[in-house]
Amino acid sequence: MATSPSAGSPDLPAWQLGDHGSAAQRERRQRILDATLGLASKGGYDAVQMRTVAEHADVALGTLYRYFPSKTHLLVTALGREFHQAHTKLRRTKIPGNTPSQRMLHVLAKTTRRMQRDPHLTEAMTRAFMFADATAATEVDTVSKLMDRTFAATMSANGEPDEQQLAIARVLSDVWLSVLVAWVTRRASASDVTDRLERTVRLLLD
Amino acid sequence: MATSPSAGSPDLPAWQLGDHGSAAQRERRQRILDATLGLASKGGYDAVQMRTVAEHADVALGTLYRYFPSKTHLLVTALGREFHQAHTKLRRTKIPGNTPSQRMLHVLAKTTRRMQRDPHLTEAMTRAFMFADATAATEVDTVSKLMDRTFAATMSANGEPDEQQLAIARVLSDVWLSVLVAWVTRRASASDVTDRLERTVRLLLD
DNA sequence: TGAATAACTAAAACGTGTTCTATATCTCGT
DNA sequence: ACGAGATATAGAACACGTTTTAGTTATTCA
Repeated sequence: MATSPSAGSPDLPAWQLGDHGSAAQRERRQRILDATLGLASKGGYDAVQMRTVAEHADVALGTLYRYFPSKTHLLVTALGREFHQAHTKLRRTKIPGNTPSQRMLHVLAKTTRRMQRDPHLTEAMTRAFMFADATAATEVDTVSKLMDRTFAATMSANGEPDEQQLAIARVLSDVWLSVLVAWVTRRASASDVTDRLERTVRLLLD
Repeated sequence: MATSPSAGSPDLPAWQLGDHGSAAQRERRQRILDATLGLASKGGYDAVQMRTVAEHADVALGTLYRYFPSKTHLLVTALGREFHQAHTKLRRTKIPGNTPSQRMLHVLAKTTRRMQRDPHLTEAMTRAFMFADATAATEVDTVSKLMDRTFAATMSANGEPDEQQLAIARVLSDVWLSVLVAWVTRRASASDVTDRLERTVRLLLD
C-alpha cells in the first residue's frame, strides 16, 4: 500500500510532526520544507518546481510526493510552519498599545513589513493558499485558523478572546488575504495595503 | 507582429468588446466564452482545458491563445461578463429593504443562492480569480471594482455611494472572496457562508 | 485586381506537475 | 541474523498549459 511516512499516526499538521517517523524521516521533511522556502524566497511560486525541490532537498521525486501529495500541500504546509513560528514568537512578546485597535494596527504593520521584505515568498505562499482545492483543505484550514487566532490574541492582548473579538479577527483575516492577493497581482501598492487595513480596523474597532 | 484581434482599439474589458473587430471575430469571442462557461459549469476549473475549449468553440488552439493569452485571462474575463450581467440586472431592479443593512443582506443571500446553484462554475471562477498573477491584473481589477461598486450601490439603494459606504463595500467584497475560497475548498458549508456574511454586515452596519 | 499583411488552422513540440515501474535499501518482528 | 514489508531511488511516462512552425484563408489598400 502506498502510505505516507507518517502513516499510522494521527494526522497532525505537518510542521508539528517533529516527533513522528524516524530521525531520517524528520530530517528529510525538514530538508524538503527548507528547500521549498529557499526556492520560493528566491523566485516565487514558479521557481518552486517539484523536481528542483527534490534535488535541493536531496530526495527522489517520488519521495517528495510521498511526503507532500501536491505542490499546493507542500507550499501551504511550509506556510503553516512559518506562521506557527510567527505565532509563538508573538505569543512571547508583549504587544505595544493600550487599545485593541492600537495593538491590531501594530501587528498588521509589522506583518506587512515582513511580507514586503520577501515578496517572492509572499507571492508563492499566497498563490498556493488561494489556489488550493478541497484535497488540501486540512492544511489550508490549519493556516486559516492560526491566522484568526493570532489576530484575536492581538486584540485581547494575549488573553482569551471573546466571541466578538473572534468575529472581528475573522473579518480582518479576510481583508488581509484579499489585500494580499491584490498586492501579489500588483493591483495594490504597499501603502494601499496599509491604508485598507487601517481603514478596516477603524471601521470595526472604533 | 503577433497582435490580438482587438489590437488598435483601447484596451477595454473583453466582455465590452462587442463593437470591436469583425463580426466573425465577435462571434468567435462569444463562442469561446460560451464554451468556457459551459465547461466550467459542467466540471469546474479542471474541466476547462484549453484544447477542449478550442474544440467546443470551433477555433484552433492558436486562435484561442490569440484571443486570451492564458487560461486565467479566459476564466476571469468570462467571470467579468457574468458579473457585468448581474450588475446591470441589479441596477434595473429595486432592492427590497429599508436600511442599507437589510438591502445588503438581501443581495448577499441572493448571490449566495446563485453560487450554490452552480458550484462547479463558482469553483472555476473563484480559483482562476485567486490564482491570477500580475499579467492578468487588468482583468482581475475590472471584476474586483465591479464587485465593490455592486455592493456599494446596494447599500446606497442605487444612488451614489459615499466614501464610507465604499469602504464598507470593499470590506464586504473581501469577506465575500474569502468565504468563497473557504466554500470552494469545502471548509465552509453554505450556512457558514451566510453566517459569516451576516455577522460581518452586522459588525459593519449596525 | 493583385500583392502585402494579418488572421486562422493543424499539428508538433516543450515545460512542469503528477504518476508509474523497476530496483535497491532500510526497519522491524521473530 | 533473517525474511517480509515498508521506504527510497532513478528514471520513464503521462497530462495539460503554452509556444512554435508551416501552411491556408481573409482582409486591406495601392
